[in-house]
Amino acid sequence: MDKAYEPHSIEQRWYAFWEQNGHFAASGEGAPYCIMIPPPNVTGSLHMGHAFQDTIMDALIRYHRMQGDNTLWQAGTDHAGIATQMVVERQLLAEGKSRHDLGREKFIERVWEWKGQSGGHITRQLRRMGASLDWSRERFTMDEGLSSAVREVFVRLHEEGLIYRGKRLVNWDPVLHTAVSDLEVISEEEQGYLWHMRYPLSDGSGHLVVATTRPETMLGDSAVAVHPEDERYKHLVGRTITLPLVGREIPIIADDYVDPAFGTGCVKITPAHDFNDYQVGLRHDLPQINVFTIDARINDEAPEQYRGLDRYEARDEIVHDLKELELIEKIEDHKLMVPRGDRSHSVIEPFLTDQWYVKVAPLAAEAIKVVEDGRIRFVPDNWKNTYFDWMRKIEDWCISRQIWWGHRIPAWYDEAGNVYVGRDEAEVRAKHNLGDTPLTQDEDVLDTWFSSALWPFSTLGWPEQTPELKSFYPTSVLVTGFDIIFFWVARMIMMGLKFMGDVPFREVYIHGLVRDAHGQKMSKSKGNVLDPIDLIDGIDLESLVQKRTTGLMQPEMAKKIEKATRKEFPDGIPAFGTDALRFTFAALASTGRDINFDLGRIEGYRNYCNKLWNAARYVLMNTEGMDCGQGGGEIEYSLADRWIRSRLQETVREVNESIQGYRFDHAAQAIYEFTWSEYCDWYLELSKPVLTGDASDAAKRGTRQTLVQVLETLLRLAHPVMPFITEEIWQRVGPLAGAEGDTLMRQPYPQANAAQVNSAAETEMGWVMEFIVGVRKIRSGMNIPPGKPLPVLLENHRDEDRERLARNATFLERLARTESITLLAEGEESPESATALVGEMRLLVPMAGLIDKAAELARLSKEIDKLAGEVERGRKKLENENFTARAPAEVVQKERDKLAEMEASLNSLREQKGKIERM
RNA sequence: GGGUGCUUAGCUCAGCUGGGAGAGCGUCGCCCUUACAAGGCGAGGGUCGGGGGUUCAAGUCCCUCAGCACCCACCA
Repeated sequence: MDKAYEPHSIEQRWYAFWEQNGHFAASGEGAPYCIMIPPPNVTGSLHMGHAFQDTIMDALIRYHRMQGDNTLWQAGTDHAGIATQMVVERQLLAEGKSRHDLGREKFIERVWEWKGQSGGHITRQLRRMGASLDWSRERFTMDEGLSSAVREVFVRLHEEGLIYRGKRLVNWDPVLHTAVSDLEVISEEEQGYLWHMRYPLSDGSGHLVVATTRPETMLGDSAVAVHPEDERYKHLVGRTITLPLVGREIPIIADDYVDPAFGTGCVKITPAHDFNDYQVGLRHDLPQINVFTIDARINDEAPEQYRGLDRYEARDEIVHDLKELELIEKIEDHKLMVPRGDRSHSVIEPFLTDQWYVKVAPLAAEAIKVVEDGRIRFVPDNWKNTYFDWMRKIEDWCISRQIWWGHRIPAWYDEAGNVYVGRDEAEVRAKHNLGDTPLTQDEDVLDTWFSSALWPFSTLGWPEQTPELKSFYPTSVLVTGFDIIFFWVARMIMMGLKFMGDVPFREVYIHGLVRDAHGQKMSKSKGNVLDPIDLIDGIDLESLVQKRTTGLMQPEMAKKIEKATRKEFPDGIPAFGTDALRFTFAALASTGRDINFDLGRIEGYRNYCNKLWNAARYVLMNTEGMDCGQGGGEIEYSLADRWIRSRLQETVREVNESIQGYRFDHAAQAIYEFTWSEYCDWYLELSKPVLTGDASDAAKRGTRQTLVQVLETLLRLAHPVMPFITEEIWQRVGPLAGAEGDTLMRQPYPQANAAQVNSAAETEMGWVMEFIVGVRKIRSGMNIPPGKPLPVLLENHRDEDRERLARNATFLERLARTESITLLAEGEESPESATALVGEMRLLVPMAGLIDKAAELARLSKEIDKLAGEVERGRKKLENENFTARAPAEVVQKERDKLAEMEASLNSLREQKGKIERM
């Protein structure tokens, strides 16, 4: 093995090996365990959120696979309608063309081309992450099978009346020229104005003042509303005003919707351009007057002078014209929520169009029930409240999009405009006896999330009743971010229940967002994005700056971003390797919280990989080609052997428990702690005196066997989190430990074995450690070089201490670097010494020539003060009768034991201090 | 306007059903001891956001205030 850990040289080799040997496929044996990958955009690339999420899923999948479950991680990608179409349109724009120049068919061809060209990118990146997805089953939301599932669901829902077409007010994106769902609209507070406009009464007897944030919509006003109880206006209800600039006579109506306290208490009602007004309009049977084109320009319904103007130009004109007519009473500053499209970021316009809808209420009712009764469990649990809140007030889902890339709606129209829904045109003709009547298919496509909602069963072959569907549905757990609970999770639950009659997954693990080191959201515009692949492979500063400053929406930010980047990464980013990255994600993955990704953390875990690597080198150095007890032969285990085996069991138990509870941070912590602080810091050191000393063959065999077996178990234990380094090492360590098979990823996952827990060994080892640490502290406190052997005297020892000393002398001599260890008889004079306690035994290092008396006194005083404080606290507690009477007996007893122990130590230290002072 | 989460060492965070404040990184000191300087050994550092309550006992439970973050919502 190389002296230093080089992730680059091992990772891709092992991935290829696993994939080529079919190790990612479900075994077909054992209890089914299945995770559906949230399909990434087919033409996208991997970001930190993916990397985090995929690490968690892969850890779960590898864990269950090793547990012997029939494990499937379903691979696939999403066509991402609007997002992908936008990318291709941007490419066309660069060629000076629009999609309309190409026409629908050519444009779609072009998107498929782009998919073919870039579609493998993200799946290659997933491979770099070590994700053990079953690629042989990879699906795409627009492949033939999934498309037919989409049509099937559409037709069946339509037959049941759960899909309908209707003219309604929708969220319209005037840049993308498509409707979007409520969820795709992001409202942000922006500074605006409140215009107070005078609307003259038709009879010339005066005017009303209406307040609005959108004066241009007045062209479509069809009423003015006041509150029915509003004394100021009650008498005007039923009369009319004449709409300025337009001349239309419109009624004054009374409606509860109006808040008399806001503005003037009079509201202009524009049913075709405002969601509230739309409802008011329905209640009062008002005309819906649409004054916009699909570009949000003024259409021909409006007076001639405004036609063709953009909505904001029209606003200026109208305000100007009203001012001329002295119809603007005042203009106030006003903060308002502006709705913007999440993709185009353009201001969304409520717009009257024909669209397709899913009637969700009946589906939602079932979907609420399964979470209420625990058939689906959210982790962490509190996310179910978010889910309920949304589901209980859910509105119908607008599923049609006026774009080209996606599943075309399976509906056809005859020349009279009648609509027929069916799986294909032939079916429609046959079913409705249409003969040769010319039919045209609906131009719209479905919302991308419509096909995503079917993902848990469509990927398994539905509507065919496949064996996969039978084995793996319902799937085990869904791992996803909170941001798509509504978009995706809720809809999968509804569709799964509807078409499979069962939940799509039993648990939903919701993870947090990956932020930068300072808790800022990563975004291109902030220039703080980290690319997981750069963390794996490393990137030099110039390339990183280049990457962060090209393609910015606001190029003026480039300077600032460059400066910040140069400051934060003066040497670029070193290559940390996939395992370190994965370990970092696992270690940061505490209960659903956002995680701040700190380079210090990944560096620490890269160091951990190196530590493991070197530990393995040491083990191999001392075991390869040697007798590790594989062939039988007498075996004797040292205290250290028994101790590390015992500690390993505790670690195994903890890791299993943690993974089962989705506490990857605890699992990572336990693995890290065991490897570094126990196996490396203590056990490997303790193995040295056995292996290099004059221990018996049986003892050497015992230690070699323990070195190898514990390491092999540790590799299996850590494999789900760090698959590459563990596989690389296991290939050499596995055989020494008697393991069979060509890969670690198919080995059994360690299970805790209570029989190997050895509390006697742990206690005695505790004594040994106390002894060694005691000497080290004296050494460090007195500035004695680590290499200098020290004489040690022991005072106030009991039988047990003497026995332990005899059994473990070689360990103590080596690790404490003693020159000699001498037992002092009771009452025997001891020289001036520095002291440490091992239980009640005093460990003395004579000062002669070594130790500064003042320093030792200071050291003792400090320790005495600390201990005295604790003793005082313990005493007070025990003197409190309320405590002794009311606290559980065991707690009180524990407190008493503790106090006694501390008092003994305190006395011992004081005695020693006195002795030194007297000398 | 509703709702959720967070506030613990200089930084990033653990701390499960209430019973002796922890880790990593950073800092300081001593060491190139033949697995590892991406390392070893040791040290320092916190009135657990403020206030109140329950309890023998509160970082942990309850109330309240403050700050931060996010989600939802039709006040023109």
